[in-house]
Amino acid sequence: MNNNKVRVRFAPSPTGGLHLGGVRTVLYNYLFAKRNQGDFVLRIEDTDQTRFVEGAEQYIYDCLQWAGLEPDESPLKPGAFGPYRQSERKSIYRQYADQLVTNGQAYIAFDTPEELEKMRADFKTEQNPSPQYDRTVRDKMRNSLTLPAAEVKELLEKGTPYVIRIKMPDNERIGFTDMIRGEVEFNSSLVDDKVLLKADGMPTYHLAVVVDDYLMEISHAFRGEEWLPSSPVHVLLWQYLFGLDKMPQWAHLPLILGPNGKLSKRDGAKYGFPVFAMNWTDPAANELTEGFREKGFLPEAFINMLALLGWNDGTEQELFSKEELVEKFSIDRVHSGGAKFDYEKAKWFNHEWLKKLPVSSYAAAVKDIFTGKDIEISDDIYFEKVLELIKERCTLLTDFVDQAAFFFKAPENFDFDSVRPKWNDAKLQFFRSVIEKFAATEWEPVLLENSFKEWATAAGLKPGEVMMPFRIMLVGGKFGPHVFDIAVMLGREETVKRMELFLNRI
RNA sequence: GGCCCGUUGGUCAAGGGGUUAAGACGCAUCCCUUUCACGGAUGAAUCACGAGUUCGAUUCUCGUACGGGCUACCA
Repeated sequence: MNNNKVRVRFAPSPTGGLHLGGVRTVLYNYLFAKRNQGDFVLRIEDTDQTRFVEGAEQYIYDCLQWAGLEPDESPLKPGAFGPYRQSERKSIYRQYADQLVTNGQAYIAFDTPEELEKMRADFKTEQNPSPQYDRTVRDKMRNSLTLPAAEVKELLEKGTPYVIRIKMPDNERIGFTDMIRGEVEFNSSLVDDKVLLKADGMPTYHLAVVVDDYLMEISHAFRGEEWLPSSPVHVLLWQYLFGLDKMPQWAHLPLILGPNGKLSKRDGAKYGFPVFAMNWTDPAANELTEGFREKGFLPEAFINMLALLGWNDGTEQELFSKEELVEKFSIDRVHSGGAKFDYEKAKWFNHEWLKKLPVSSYAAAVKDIFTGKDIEISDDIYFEKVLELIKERCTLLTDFVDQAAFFFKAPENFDFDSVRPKWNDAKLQFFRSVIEKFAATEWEPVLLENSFKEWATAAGLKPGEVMMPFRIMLVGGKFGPHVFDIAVMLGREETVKRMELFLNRI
């Protein structure tokens, strides 16, 4: 067993989209692994057939690929520790469950779902609204602890469905050191006898995570804070099965909160921001949850934003590339408190990355968006020049459409309302003369601007009075880069064409 | 209800006995620009509360409150 190599794992269950908290867990796993020249292992938890969603596994993989967080080992790229789907490892888990039963650390329980329900109803009181299957009730149930050995044997031979439950010891202190929270301790009496192996022979998370982490030689495990309460079960399992000295180091990450408590996919629809990495359509409900990618986020910004939601390097730096994050990430600077997701700040990150990255790195993605809006891009060189010119005024990739559509087709509507109040014959004559003069003017922004202003002054107009109309002729509205830059980009012919179109319609 | 985790401006957060309590997002005002942005400047706004320890607590301790998680043959 290689005890020196860092191996971390992320284990999603293919039950739907991949939300912010999930991606951040992947990210921290990834950063920690790479920081320590280790492996990032992706395992799939597909043992719950009732919740498994077709296509979700591929979706998870696509999200990670988009975000640039591809695992070193996964069902799609197996390493030496496969298989990586729990359903394909089914036969492995049973022997460990049996071993626990043999050693008296777990037991067989025959209780039907109805009997469990009845138990919960019977024991329910105001003080204890949700009774657990624990040491106080297990000797009242139908299991190998209460039934005579002969009857247990008979039931098993008859093929009676059963589960294997861990037998939590009485009143023991069970603790471990969390990389983020320090010492965490629980009283074993307060933890219930969790099911380890289900009636269908599949393991629950509790058994699978311990067995897989051992067999896959995982050295460090990052997971959400919601796992903290069941950690004593896992510690015990490690103690019983493989020895505490082999147990990975754990870090329980804080949750990502929405505007009202924990972040849910409903928040996305409610507040108008994405919560999943990529678009996800629930096949059952046929319900679309929007993703960051489709909303127009760059993967660089997405990763950066997520990394800073619960971690910082202690300096004032906020913009980190993935490589810098790998270099600087440290688990001891991860917060223990939950962080509320702020969409405005997320957009700011995207804006910064849009400015920072060369347009060539995202031109293809923007081109797809244009194509989707029925604007054909034929000249890629021209397209990238346009993007370069307007990238500072865009926040999301989708903003490029509104900001740049006029570079590719003449405005359908002119903002006449902004021009007409001060429009007069002198201006009309001025622009007609400009069209003529343009024919003999060198087509370069500075010269164009100087000439234009001179002509205005000569015509008895203030340059400022005619700049706005000129802009609206070319753009259609009051926005965009410097108007002479636009004119040069459009070319002499197109510029004149748009001026004439405007003058004919005002 | 029980158990566990958490709490510095609206949000992300630095700071870990003495500070004018950083910085960023957002917001406001101004400058730049006769567009919109970018950029620059300025401003409003914070240590949940109560005890204790101390010459001195945002910082340490204990309570309280609040928020969150778990309490499934789900992960």
